[in-house]
Amino acid sequence: MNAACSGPDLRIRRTFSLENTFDCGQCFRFEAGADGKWRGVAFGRELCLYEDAGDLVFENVSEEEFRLVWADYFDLDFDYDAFWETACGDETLLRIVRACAPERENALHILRQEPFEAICSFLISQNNNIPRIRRIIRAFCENFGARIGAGEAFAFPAAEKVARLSEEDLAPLRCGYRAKYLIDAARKIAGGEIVLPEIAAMELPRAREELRKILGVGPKVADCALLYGFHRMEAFPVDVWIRRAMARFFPGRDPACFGEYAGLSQQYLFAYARSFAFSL
DNA sequence: GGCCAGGTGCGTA
DNA sequence: TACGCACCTGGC
Repeated sequence: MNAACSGPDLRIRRTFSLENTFDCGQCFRFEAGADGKWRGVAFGRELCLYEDAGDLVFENVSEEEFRLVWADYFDLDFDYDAFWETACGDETLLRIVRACAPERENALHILRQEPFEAICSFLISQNNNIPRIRRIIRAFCENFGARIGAGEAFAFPAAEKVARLSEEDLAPLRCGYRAKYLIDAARKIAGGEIVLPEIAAMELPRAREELRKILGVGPKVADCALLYGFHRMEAFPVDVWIRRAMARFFPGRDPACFGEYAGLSQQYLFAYARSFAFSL
């Protein structure tokens, strides 16, 4: 992807780490180039950004675009310091967080992604590996998403568009049995059977139940969608890595022990578990 | 060739 | 309710 990296840049003080945020498995559409800059697409907009000493530089982004789109996407208004205080109450959790983020400006942020994109991304993620998940999502966008400007970047496909497709139409994605899951999700959302804004306002158990009406959405995908697509910090997706890490570092303890920041704790735990996979 | 990869649906007891 | 197993595909 060649983001148009010209024009005015926007610079803010860095309060989180791009690598920790993009590489902890919550997002599949941003990648770092050889130049160390991260490029990707969200909300139908292409973005190129990078860390520069203590700053974060958004290339070719106006203050208005930053305020309307990116400040929200990168969750800049959430009180991450409060999580830090909570983590300090648990020696093991604090050790895990510090291994990933020794200083607060290396914090991992939970992105506020579009709900439909989050649902589809984690439907695709099941029984799959990250390079292939990225490849399938890229093909999904290139085949059925709107082209952004005159470039080579594509928005995530709209549910209304996907709802009109058949499993055969999705064959180029090579996503196997997951194709029918994507179509089922799109049809239930576009048809009004599942109303995303209502899910955002529901109690967590009810929201989970609602998402699980979609074929292929089980406990793991439902919690991923809630955490990454609805910013429900108390959601706690349990996959094989987390299961292993919980058994090893928090034996006999329940995800509920992480309280209102369970999802954020899970992200650090995931990052830690993967970087120390050899010892699990 | 068989197994695995950030799970889930379905059939069986 | 609680298992076991198949599932598309690609990489090793």
